[in-house]
Amino acid sequence: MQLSNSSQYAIRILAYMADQKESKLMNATELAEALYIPYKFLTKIMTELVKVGLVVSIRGREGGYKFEKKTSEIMVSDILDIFNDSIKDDQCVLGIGFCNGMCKCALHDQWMEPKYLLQKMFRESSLEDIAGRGCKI
Amino acid sequence: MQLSNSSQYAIRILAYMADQKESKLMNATELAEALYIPYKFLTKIMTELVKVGLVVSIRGREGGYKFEKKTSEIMVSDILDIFNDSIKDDQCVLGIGFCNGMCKCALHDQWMEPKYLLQKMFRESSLEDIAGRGCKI
DNA sequence: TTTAAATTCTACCTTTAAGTAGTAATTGGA
DNA sequence: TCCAATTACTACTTAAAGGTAGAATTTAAA
Repeated sequence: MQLSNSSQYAIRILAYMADQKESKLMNATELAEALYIPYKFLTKIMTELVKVGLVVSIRGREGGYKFEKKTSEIMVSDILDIFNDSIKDDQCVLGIGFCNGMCKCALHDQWMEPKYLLQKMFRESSLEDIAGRGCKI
Repeated sequence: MQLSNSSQYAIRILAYMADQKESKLMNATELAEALYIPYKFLTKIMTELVKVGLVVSIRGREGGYKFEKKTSEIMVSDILDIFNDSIKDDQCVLGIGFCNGMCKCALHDQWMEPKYLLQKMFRESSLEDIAGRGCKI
């Protein structure tokens, strides 16, 4: 049970960018080298982040990426949404359609609290909150 | 972020078996029909459960599957272990190797509590605990 | 104006999860 | 003994995730 590579990479990329000087334009080559993410895969992910409006790209020489919004306004859950990796309110832990009080699976009751805390972590952690925390990038 | 199909299926199968009369031998056909799991995929999963010693199989006519241990002694985490789906103590939520207090990722602090509750749910829920709960099987 | 550095696009390849097919082996009952 | 019902084994196919290649496009600097 873990996040997809795309989600993990995207969070790491954006947390790293958030930890740099605000004005600085970051390009794909330095991001890939700093974070040990395959260059081509990284550019694919960056294009997604641009499409969805989290970052803007400047093309051409001296180009790169920078945030479109303030890092305090980008939540980890916004990133997970892009890759269909976030946890829905009625997501059944056993994969039997949708789960709620009326129509529940065998693990439903036990799942409620961990699910809530996962959602809370994803929804309440902004890039500002997590940037620069931790020694691993 | 969710469990693999194999894990979800295996939990549902075993919870369903645990909800039957103890003596009853269950065969693959009835399990597949009751749980809407593809027959061939189910038999593949059952063979894993037999190999790992959670259930025993009786081959031949009138054969089927039954538990090898008491349902109170089989934890959900035992099932997840088979499919490499359980959450390790030092599992990094961002996938950067191993994570602990000394060497942590940007989300490490926020991850601690949900991780603990997920592990607790999986490790402390036995088949006996979850059998017959919920209206969905 | 040319060039080099950058992103973007399209298409492909590789690996893993998910699922299927067919046959062999086993075994109780008629 | 034979048959039908059962699990087990081997191999294959399909779908999705993960990753790669190459060319097109854009743009600032020389």
